[in-house]
Amino acid sequence: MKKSKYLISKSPSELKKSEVMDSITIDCCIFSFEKGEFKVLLVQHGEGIRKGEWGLPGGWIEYDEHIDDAANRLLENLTGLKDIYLEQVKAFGDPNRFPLGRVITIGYYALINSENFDIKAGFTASEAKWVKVNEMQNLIYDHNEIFEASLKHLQEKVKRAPTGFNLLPDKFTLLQLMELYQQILDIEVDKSNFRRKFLKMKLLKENGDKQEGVSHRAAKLYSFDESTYHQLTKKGFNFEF
Amino acid sequence: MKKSKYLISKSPSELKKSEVMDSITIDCCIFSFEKGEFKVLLVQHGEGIRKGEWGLPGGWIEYDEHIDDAANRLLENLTGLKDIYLEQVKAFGDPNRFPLGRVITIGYYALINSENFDIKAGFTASEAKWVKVNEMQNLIYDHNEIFEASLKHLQEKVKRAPTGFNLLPDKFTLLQLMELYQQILDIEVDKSNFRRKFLKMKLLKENGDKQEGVSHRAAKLYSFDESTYHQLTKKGFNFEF
DNA sequence: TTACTTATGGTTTATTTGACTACAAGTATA
DNA sequence: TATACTTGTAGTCAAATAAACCATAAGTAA
Repeated sequence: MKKSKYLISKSPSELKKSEVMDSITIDCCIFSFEKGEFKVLLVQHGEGIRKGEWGLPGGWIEYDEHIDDAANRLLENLTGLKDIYLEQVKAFGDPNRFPLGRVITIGYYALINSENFDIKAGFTASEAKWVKVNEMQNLIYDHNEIFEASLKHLQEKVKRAPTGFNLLPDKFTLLQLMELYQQILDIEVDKSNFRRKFLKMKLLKENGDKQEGVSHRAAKLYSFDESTYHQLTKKGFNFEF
Repeated sequence: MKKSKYLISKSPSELKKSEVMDSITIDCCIFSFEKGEFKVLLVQHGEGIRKGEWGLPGGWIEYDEHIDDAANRLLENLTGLKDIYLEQVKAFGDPNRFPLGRVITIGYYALINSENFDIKAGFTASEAKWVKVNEMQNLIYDHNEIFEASLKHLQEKVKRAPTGFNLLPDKFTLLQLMELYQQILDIEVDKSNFRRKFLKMKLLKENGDKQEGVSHRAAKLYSFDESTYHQLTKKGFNFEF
C-alpha cells in the first residue's frame, strides 16, 4: 500500500489535494554496478491500463517538500538506504507524456553500491528488476527519454568529478574502477594507461590491503580520498579518454 | 497587459484554471555578449509587495504546451526573436522559494546575439536592463540561485560543444571569440595559443573578409562551420584551458 | 615444473600544452 | 615622412601528456 504510492500507478486525484502536488512527479534512474555490470532498476506498474509494463520508479511530491527531499524519500522507501548519491537531471514537460492528464516530471538519478542492500526489501521479484544499461528495453510513458538523459548526464559528470566511486564498495581495485569507467562511458581503455593516469591524480589511497579469494595475483585495494580531492581540485578534474 | 503575463507578477489564481499550470513556472537567464561584455537581462516586477525588485524574466506554462515551447514563447514575447538558442538547466523546488504558494520553477538559459534586436521593443528602460554577469546584484526569490546554476551550466556546455557562437554575430574575429571564452569561463588565455588551438579544430571557416573601420591592423573574419562540426565530432570537443 | 591469469611497472614516440618572441599590417601623431 | 602605437598573426622551444606497447611480478591450476 505504502509502496504503491511510489510507483506511478495511482493518479493524484485519488489523493487528498493538499497532500501532494497534483501536476508534478519525480522519476528516478537508480544505477548500480555489481560484478562488473552496470545496471538500472526498473519497476513494474501494478495498476491501470499499462499494468505489467516496466518503467522507472517514481513518486509524487508532497506539498511542502523540497523536490530533492521527495527524491530522497522515494529512494529510501525503495531501497531502505539513506544518504544515497542523488542528482537532478532535468524536467520533462511534453504535454502528452502522461496519458491521464498534464503531469510534468523531474528526472533524477541515483548511484548506489548494491553490496549494501537488497532490492527485494520493498518488492517481490516480479515487481522490480535490474537491467543492464546497454540492454535497455521499451519503457512506459517517456521513461526511455528520462533514462537516456540520465545516462548522458552521468557520463558527463563522471568525466569531471569523481562521481563513479559512489557505485563501488569502499575498497576496490584499479581494474574494477577501470571496468566501471568503461561501462559508464561505453569505451575501451588501456589498462596500463588508465592506471598511470588515475594514480597520478592522487585521489586514491591504498592501505596495504589486497584482494582475497581470487585465483590469480591479488590486486591492491584502494579507496577514494575525498579530502585530497577537495583540496586539489578547484578546477574539477578532467577525465577524458 | 500581455507583457505582464511573462513577468512573475500575477498569481496563477488570477488566471483561468484551464489556461496555465498553477504550480509550475519558467524562469530564463538571457545571456548576451556585446562590445566585449557578457551580460544577462533582468526585468523589474511591476506589481505586488516585491514591486520594484529585479529578477529574471519568467512566465507560466499553458496547460497543453511543452515546457520548451513555453520558454520559447516567453523569449519571443520578450525579444521579438524566434529560434533563439535555448537550454533547460533544471527544476528549482524549494517549497519556500515563492512566498505566495508552492510553485516549482524550471530554469532555462538563452543565448542571443544582441546585434539583432532591441530589448526596448517590449519594455521601457525602467522595466528591463542588461547587467554584467560578474556584477550580478541581489535578485528576487531564488533567482540568484537560478542565475548561478545557469551560468555554471553554460560554462560546462561551452567547454564541450561549440555553443558560444550563438552569442556572436555570423562573422567574428578570433579575438572576439577569445574574449567571449574568457568572460564566460572567467579565465585568461594566451592569444597565440588560443588561436592555434581553435584553428586546429577546423570549426571555423574564413571567407576572405576582414574587419572594417578599426584603427589598427584589421583581423580576419571567421564564421562557425556547423557542418564540419557535426562530421568531425562524435566525441564532442574538448575546450579546457 | 609448466602453463595460465591478472597485476603492475616501464619504454618509446607522437602530440599537445604553456610561455614566449618576433614580426606584420595597419592607424595615429609629431 | 618618420616614428610610435596597437592589434593581428606566426613561429619556437621545453615541458607535459597521451597512445601504443612490452616486460615482468605474483599468484593459481594442472
